[in-house]
Amino acid sequence: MTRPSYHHGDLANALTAAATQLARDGGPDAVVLREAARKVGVSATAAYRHFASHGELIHAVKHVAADRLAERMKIELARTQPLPDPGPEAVRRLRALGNGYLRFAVDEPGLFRTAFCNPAAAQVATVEIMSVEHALDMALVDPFRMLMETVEELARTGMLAPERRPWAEIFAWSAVHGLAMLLLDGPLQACSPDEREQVIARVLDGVADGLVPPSPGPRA
Amino acid sequence: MTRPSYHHGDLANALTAAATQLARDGGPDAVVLREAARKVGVSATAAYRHFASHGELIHAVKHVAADRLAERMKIELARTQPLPDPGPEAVRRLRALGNGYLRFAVDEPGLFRTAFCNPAAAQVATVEIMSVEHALDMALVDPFRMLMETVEELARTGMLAPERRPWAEIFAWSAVHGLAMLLLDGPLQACSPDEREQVIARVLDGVADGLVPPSPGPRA
DNA sequence: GGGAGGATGCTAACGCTGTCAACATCCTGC
DNA sequence: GCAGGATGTTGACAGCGTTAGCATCCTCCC
Repeated sequence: MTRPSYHHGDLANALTAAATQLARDGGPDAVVLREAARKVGVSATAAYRHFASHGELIHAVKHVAADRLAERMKIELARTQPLPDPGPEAVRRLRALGNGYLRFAVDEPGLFRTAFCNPAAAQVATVEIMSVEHALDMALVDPFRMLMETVEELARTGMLAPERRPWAEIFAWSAVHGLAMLLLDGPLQACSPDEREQVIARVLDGVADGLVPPSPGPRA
Repeated sequence: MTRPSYHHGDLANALTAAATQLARDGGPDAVVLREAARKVGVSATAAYRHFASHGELIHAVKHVAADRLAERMKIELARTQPLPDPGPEAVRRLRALGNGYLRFAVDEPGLFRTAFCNPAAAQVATVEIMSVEHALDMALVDPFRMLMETVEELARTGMLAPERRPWAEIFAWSAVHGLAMLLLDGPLQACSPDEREQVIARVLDGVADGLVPPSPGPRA
């Protein structure tokens, strides 16, 4: 990676890309500024012309990771046929989003972990009280919006009863995110692929049942 | 913290305690071996007589954190009155466990994060395929056992239908653990205490509904 | 066209970390 | 009472994030 001129021309992006690769391979802790600079063929301090700190570099990677997560969710959304009835269609979409989320976590554990890491935990001294919307860190705004819209649709079609509406997105997100964590860093690390499929299906069932009361009789 | 004799006498425990305090204040990343040694009043390398590596020190803290989590869950279990009927009693217990789990996460974020961190992510080169039981890392075995027993009880009393039994613990754990993560590192960081109570209650409701189909009619 | 000056890169250095090797001290069992 | 293992110390190394000061290049304005 030798560059012809003294100036790189696109260092910020190149560093972000290199750092993203590091995150892919080893999660957020593997994102080391000097290594990224080395990969790009530039001195470590050159990075400081484009990122104020190590934390900012990680934050850039976090953005990339969150975008890829959103892409994966979109792909899963399009992978199965829409249903004619809006109610079941909303349920299908919710499942698809959860599926995409979990597939991304399993396929790209390093990026997934980075998307949810807390860069500069003690750096930003005084965390201002802000709305949940703003606290979303912007990076994860796309995946969250997709979830919001689907839950909203679920409520609009009547599948999600009004008394269950409050915090319904958070419940769904919690279950799916928690499973991802347990699969990646927790007690489910050593699951066989087969077991993984089962537990993913079970949790998505549980989410659906927690939002849409199951009809009487045995489930499909 | 001056000690009378050349030998400390209980360095391993002292280091673990100091490291635990660091974890309390700043999470797993704040557990730095040299700082723990400094606090105890001992040279950094003395730690290596008791811990093979930084990772092992963190692992010790992880154990402590997991134990405190289990304690908190037990406390919450005893905080409300048992119900006469075994079915509702099992449901009460499940809720209490989730509540304790989440309170601990909120009250001791540093320890909670440490309990679920992945020390020496790349250290243990070849992760042998092992049972879920063994993958549990032992540290978290107590909280998991409590959950298992309660879900088992739920099944025994018939509250949890047989077709919903498989992976039911994991579903419950996922939802609660995911919420903890979202509250600590995720988009719910900036929740007001009031909102936090609401969302905790909602997720516990969702877990219950995902396991025990709600009876028809409006919920309490 | 040719400087002025900002943008971008470099080297050197600081303090911090985990870790190792070699040495010092203490305690315990024969 | 002493040999040897257990435990603690000093010194050093490489790697990290970060800063200061210097070098190079590009752009824009006269």
